[in-house]
Amino acid sequence: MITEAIMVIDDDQDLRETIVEILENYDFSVIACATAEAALQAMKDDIPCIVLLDNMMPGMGGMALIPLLKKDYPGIKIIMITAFSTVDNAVEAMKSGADDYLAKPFKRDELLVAVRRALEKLKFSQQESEPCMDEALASLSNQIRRQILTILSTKGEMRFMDITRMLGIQDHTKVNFHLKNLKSNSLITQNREKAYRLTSQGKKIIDCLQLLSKRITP
Amino acid sequence: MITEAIMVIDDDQDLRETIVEILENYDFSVIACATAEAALQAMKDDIPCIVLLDNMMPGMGGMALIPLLKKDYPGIKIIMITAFSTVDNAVEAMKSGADDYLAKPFKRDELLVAVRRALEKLKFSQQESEPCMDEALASLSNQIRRQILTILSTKGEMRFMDITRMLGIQDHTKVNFHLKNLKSNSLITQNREKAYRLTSQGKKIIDCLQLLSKRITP
DNA sequence: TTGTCTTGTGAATAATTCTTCACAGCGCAG
DNA sequence: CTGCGCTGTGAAGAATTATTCACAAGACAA
Repeated sequence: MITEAIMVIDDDQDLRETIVEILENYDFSVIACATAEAALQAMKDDIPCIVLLDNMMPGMGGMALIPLLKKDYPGIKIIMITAFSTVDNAVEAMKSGADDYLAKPFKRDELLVAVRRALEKLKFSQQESEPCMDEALASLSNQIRRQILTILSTKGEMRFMDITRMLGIQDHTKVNFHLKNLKSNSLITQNREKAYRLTSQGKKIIDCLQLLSKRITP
Repeated sequence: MITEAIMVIDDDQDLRETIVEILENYDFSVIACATAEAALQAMKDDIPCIVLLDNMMPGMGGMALIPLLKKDYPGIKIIMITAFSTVDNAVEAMKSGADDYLAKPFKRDELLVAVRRALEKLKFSQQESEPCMDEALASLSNQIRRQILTILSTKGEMRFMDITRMLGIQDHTKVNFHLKNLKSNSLITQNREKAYRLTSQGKKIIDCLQLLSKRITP
């Protein structure tokens, strides 16, 4: 389950607890883990949105954890905590997917700035969580499919070959390919007699499309 | 210049004039030509939306004219007029791009039905004449580009590497590819200091996109 | 001057999308 | 029963789009 929690992964108990305390004082929900292994285990239940991650840890280090996290939880923003003497490691962590880093020792404000920056990035990454939008917009980028939606919007219902003929396309299998796309994206459906019609989602889409067309047509 | 005229191409003067008379009685604007060659010449000035075309004509016949018309004027709807004994030619004409056919001798109503059918198809083909829409929707089908539009909508202006970092993308050339697409489709522009911002068109697009997102998100 | 960062460029490569092909099964009319 | 039209299927091939790579030029600081 994806949560809004911030996960702190650091074997240094003092530092870990300090970070937890600061973040909780600012009303962030915090999960604390002493090892990378414990963190991976905890993520099976609750997936944080931000991970604060120390580089030097026994067992699996922070550097090794980053690719695992990015692979399994691509939405997580990762802030690497690094000692001043290992800044080159921080650069390398950035290259392998960390989103930001904090050099020890850091001030409370630096921590809060980094967290807020990560939250800001998360805000724009929310677009990634809209499979409906992705599919709808991918469907709409094709002209034949837009024409089909328009036809069905006007006519209400229509059968396969009628649509094909109205589109003026000779190769019916081409139309079938596009109808299948629209159907699998739930923009159109068929009744018992196989006539195609718009779904309610399809209707919303074509409405917005026509509104958009009016707005941007010179 | 694209017009709303119907062009009649037939070497048979009686038939040609009959068709012209019928169509003009129904308030259609008609251009009459006796040969394919004359028709091609006339189209340099006024491009009709529908062509009624006889198959058997001296010089270039109807069958040879179809591919030329479809290539140079893809939006034109072509109705092939064919004698009853050459229906197989009509089928072949359909295969090479004619949109409909009329078998001689035809009644006035048959002619009108065919013309209205072609006008109906034209109505749905109007979508083909919206390059702005095509490009905008193609741009929107890509997630990175949508994220860029959202970022600029919120922030107003932003420079290249700031956008790249906010997107959390390491490879700046990838972002450059997408920025170029948005720029060439006039959704974004740059000021003198190279900061990117939305065009007015881009603003309209992102508004509609957010409206659409609200409507179809479950 | 060198090194680094910013902001690109164009081409090769990879991935995705679209079109075409060859076929299939069903229903209906002759 | 055969032939034709309708409505598909899946895979191969073609086209388009996206990503990566190698590089470039300019600006700025040390």
